[in-house]
Amino acid sequence: MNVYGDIRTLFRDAVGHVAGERGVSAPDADFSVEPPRDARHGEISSNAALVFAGAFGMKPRDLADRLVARLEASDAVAEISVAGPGFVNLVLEPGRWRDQLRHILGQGIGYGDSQLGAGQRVNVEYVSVNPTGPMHVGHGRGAVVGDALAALLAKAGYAVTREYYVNDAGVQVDLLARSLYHRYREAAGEAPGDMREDFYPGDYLAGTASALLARDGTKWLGAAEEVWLEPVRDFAIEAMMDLIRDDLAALGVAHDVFASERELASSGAVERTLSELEERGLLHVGVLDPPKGKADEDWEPRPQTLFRSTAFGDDADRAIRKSDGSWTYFATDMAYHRDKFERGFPVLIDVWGADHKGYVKRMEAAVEALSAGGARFSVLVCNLVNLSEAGRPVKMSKRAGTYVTLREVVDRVGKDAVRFMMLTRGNEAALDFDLARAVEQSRDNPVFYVQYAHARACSALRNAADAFPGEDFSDAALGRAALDPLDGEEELALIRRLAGWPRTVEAAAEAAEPHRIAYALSEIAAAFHGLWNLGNVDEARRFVVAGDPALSRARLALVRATALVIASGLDIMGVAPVEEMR
RNA sequence: GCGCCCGUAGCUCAGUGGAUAGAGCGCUGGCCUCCGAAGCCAGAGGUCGCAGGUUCGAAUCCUGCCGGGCGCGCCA
Repeated sequence: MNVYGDIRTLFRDAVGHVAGERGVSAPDADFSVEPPRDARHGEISSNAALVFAGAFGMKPRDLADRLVARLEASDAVAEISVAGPGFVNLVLEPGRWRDQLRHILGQGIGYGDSQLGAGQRVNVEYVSVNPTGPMHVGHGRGAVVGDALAALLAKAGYAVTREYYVNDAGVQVDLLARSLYHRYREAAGEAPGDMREDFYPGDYLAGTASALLARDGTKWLGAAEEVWLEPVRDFAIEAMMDLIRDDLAALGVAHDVFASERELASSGAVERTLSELEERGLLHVGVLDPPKGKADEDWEPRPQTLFRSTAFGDDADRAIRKSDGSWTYFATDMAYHRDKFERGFPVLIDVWGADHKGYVKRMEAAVEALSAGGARFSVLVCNLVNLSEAGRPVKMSKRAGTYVTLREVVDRVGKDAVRFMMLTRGNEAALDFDLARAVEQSRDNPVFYVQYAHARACSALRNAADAFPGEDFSDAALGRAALDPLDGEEELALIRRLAGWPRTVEAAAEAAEPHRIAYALSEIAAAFHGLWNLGNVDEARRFVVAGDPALSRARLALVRATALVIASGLDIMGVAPVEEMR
């Protein structure tokens, strides 16, 4: 039960009917059924006649006239006309819109759930931060975008798995282990001197070092690196993953699967992947061109084994083995993506930070090759987050100690504000995040503005309980209310917005753009605040009208439906709907 | 040099091929003798970077320029 979906069905039937008359089959083309920008063009407009006229050998306006002839018989349609080059514009019976409120009240938060995905399995991989330290704010954006996208796709009917790829192999974690060992010696009372330039300098390792000392005592002191490297590394990785999982928990992010690079590598998956590519002639030995546009005094041509990613649209072939014989990150990542595909995910989505943008093409090429075109793979690249405080940029420097971690920001403004702010831009756009703005209680702050609308709605319902003791204002009771009193243009405008919620969810899911949910909620909140304010000007237009329970009930049905849609959207965003502002 | 992203109101930005391009901020002017103003309403403000092309129709798709950001051998 979805107004736009129902009208679309009417159009499809009408198009099919005309096609039958003309002895042609209607092409499976997409056409619009949507609110026009300009309200003078009615409540719903369709370009169906413009889309199908060509295939039917008709003029668009003639086809539009035929569609109108079919559609005007429907009970739902109050007015219908042809306009411009062949748009069909219509106005529905107000009751058709109002009935949508009953549907919303019946569905609750589940309103807007869709079967678009038809249960197809989707793997969303996000965060995947190296286990070498706490998360920073940029990581937080990827975490929120990935988490909201996963929730959005789930609402749209996909079977979503949320996955984290743990880079627990390779030189980074060896470096982490050596950094920790340095701290460990310090903790044990030795004076190891300054840290090496490439070590991880953060203080967080001091606590981990103490924990290591508490567990193992001084047994690693004076030992050769071959002896301590592995146990210290394992300890470090575990500690860092605990740290990261804590950061994620504070943000309200939880993954279903933590995939280990080390386990993958030791399973032989990399070798299997590469030998498959070898058999298919997709590996070759070659010499890459030197990198352009940057200082390259160290560059020397070297023949190496390359993956033929240019055959799948990449700009250059890519190395798969380092000079020391170990795999490149790309090689293990190919194996990992093949593994995801083989675990039964035809749709793979990765959420990456801006610093990995240059790797998109080669990964697309790799998945294309490894799935034989069977996987739908896409990468959402999250642009930078510019932190500021009341308009002043917060300079971040690890050296100067002004580095701001994600955890600090979450503790400062709360997870809801962080999550909402992170979704106020498309993922590809750079995002300005002002710490003061995020907690400001004003129209400027979208988090507040949407939360406030929900709280106001809850407040009206509380007021109703006071004004009409003993009356039943449950969702079920409101769903049975006579809704005819909802006849103001502002009321109907809000109802139309609520009726558009399922469309919004589907469109956002198809585009993989969770930020659209934030925008939609802001618009719904604005319509609601406007309606609320009419009650300031004219008491007769308040939601709760003393002495008129029937009118109040009808209006509260709209109020409650609005709150449910906002809550439904906030649920996708992972933001709690508050019942009162404190 | 190549690749990706961005270019829309003074500022920050929405806008999956539709009709006269929107919102917030800022500016101007209005709405409560609080108990529904943490808000609302109205107004001014645009060559959608430029030039071609495709289309019945382009901010949206294609090509070429201009400007800005990010990235570019074995790092992850």
